[in-house]
Amino acid sequence: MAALKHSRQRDAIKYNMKHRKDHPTADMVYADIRKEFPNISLGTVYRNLAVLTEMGEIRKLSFETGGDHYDGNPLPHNHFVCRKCRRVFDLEEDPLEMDHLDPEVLQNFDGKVEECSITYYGVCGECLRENVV
Amino acid sequence: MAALKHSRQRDAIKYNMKHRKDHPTADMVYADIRKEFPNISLGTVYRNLAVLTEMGEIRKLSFETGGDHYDGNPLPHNHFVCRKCRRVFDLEEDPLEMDHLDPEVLQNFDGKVEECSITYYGVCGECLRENVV
DNA sequence: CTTCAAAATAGTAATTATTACTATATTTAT
DNA sequence: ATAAATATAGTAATAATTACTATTTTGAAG
Repeated sequence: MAALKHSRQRDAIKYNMKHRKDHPTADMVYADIRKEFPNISLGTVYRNLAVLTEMGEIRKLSFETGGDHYDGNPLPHNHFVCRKCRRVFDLEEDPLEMDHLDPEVLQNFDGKVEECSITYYGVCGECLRENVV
Repeated sequence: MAALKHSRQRDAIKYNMKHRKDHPTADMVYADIRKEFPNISLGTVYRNLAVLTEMGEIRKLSFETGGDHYDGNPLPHNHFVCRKCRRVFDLEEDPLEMDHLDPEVLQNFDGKVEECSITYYGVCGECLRENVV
């Protein structure tokens, strides 16, 4: 089953994801990686983001913002989504631990709950200041 | 600014959304509404789901499941996403109230936090039983 | 160090989800 | 009943993502 081989492209994508604090979409990563690999294809970026997600190295995030975002930190944690600029930020807050959740709710739920996270919505500081409306 | 006029199609879409407990995608609503309006167009469904969302009658939800989902309950509340069948369920749990959140975290955050919700991930009861793997 | 099969890539085409466009039909205030 | 505004069906276009394919890269074994 798919013995993974190295590739300079995948290494660069992983390095990029691990060394940035934002939550880029695939084409934001593409734009960055092109500086080093000018003719990398967007499909390669998508494929490797999927591979890295599958490996648990990064995490894929979806919000009501159009395309998917990727997060260099694969551990469950909480996010803030700006409804103006649509950027995603980490919130400096301890992630919700499963055992902090209401055990009665979880026990009553018909299914296996594996993890959870909080998403905050609002307007980020930059947009608050720029958009004086 | 766009004085809203009635339309049988929008009424039907709203009624459908208000009388179902699941969290359908646009084409699931489309499939339902076609029974009553056999040649309604998918664009009309999308447009009216957007209008109803804009009006605050329903809510749009996004997860790592492909297309967007819509929720007949516009109030913030928590969801469970099944990673097998990709369906979205309500969790019978009080929504997180903003004033229950760590005030220090919120005060340190540079931006205006307006609302939040918890998303749970796992496998729903039906998939647990069907998929004996 | 060569060989070679497996895996990865670039480039392109295809698919899916969603939005935009347009001519016609519906709605509603007058 | 009329007419302007809005909505619709049907279609075309766009955006995001995935699939396909011929070629290149990788890495294990000789």
